[in-house]
Amino acid sequence: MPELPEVETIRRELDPLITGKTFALPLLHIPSTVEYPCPDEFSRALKGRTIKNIARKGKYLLINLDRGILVVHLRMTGNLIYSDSENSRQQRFLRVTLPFTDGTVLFYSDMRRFGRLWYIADEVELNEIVLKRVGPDIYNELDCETFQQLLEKREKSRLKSLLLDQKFAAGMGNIYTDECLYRCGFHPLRRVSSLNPDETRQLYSSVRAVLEEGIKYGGTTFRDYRSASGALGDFQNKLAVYGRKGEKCFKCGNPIQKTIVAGRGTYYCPHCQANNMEETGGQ
DNA sequence: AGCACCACCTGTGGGC
DNA sequence: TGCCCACAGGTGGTGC
Repeated sequence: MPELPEVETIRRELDPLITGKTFALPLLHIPSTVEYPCPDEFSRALKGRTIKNIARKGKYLLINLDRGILVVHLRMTGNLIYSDSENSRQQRFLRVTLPFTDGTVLFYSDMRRFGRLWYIADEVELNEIVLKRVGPDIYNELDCETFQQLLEKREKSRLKSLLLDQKFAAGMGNIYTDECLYRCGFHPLRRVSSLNPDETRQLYSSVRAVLEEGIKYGGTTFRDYRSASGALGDFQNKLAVYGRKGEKCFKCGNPIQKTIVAGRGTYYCPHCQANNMEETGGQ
């Protein structure tokens, strides 16, 4: 589910709500939600820890504590909901309850159970255990020049695969990638090697623009996503291609097409994103 | 390096 | 109406 704008929306809402609070003993309704360390150790370590602030890297939420870091990845259908009551009755698919000592609580719900929690000791463990295969945050840690340098190492990649690759840069997911490529008018199958310097700058600014707008509208709620207060996102009403198969392109009026690229459903306008088609073939 | 495919899970919507 | 299948916002592993 959540891509960078959704996780950032949760981070911004959650930070003022829970900074300074202290965790009581967690309830692991589905213990396998905890990736590291083992469930018992996780609960023991978290109890009594006080929240300093909340950061984010790519789609990972990093809850910095007075000792250690609580890491959350929501994968497809995870939700992190803050409530000032311990009543969990309206929480569907509740996997972990994280109560605070003041009676308020953070609920982790997740229909498909793909999401994971970690408790790790420090920055070193963070990078060795959790963020092993995660590149720089595409929104906060990449200027245009560095972006262009990284592209040089990925000449053979197709644009869609590249943007989805969290090791290249972290944060883009399926929705925002399709929206980004539509904005700059590049075909999802186009290869990095076919871009001239001006086009790589266009790609970079489209990435920034689409993420910024996603954040501005509080993320995209296709089905499951909710912010930390349970609110729906708004960006689903701004999408130009994602989920619009057969509907008219806002620029040219031709029908939006759906295909599979990098194993993911991919929406694009065959007219507006038809550039350099000769570069999309071959290996 | 890059890609195709499977696995992990559960629910929903469309087609028949 | 009801059943079955494809598909869903993500990532990790394997094997070519």
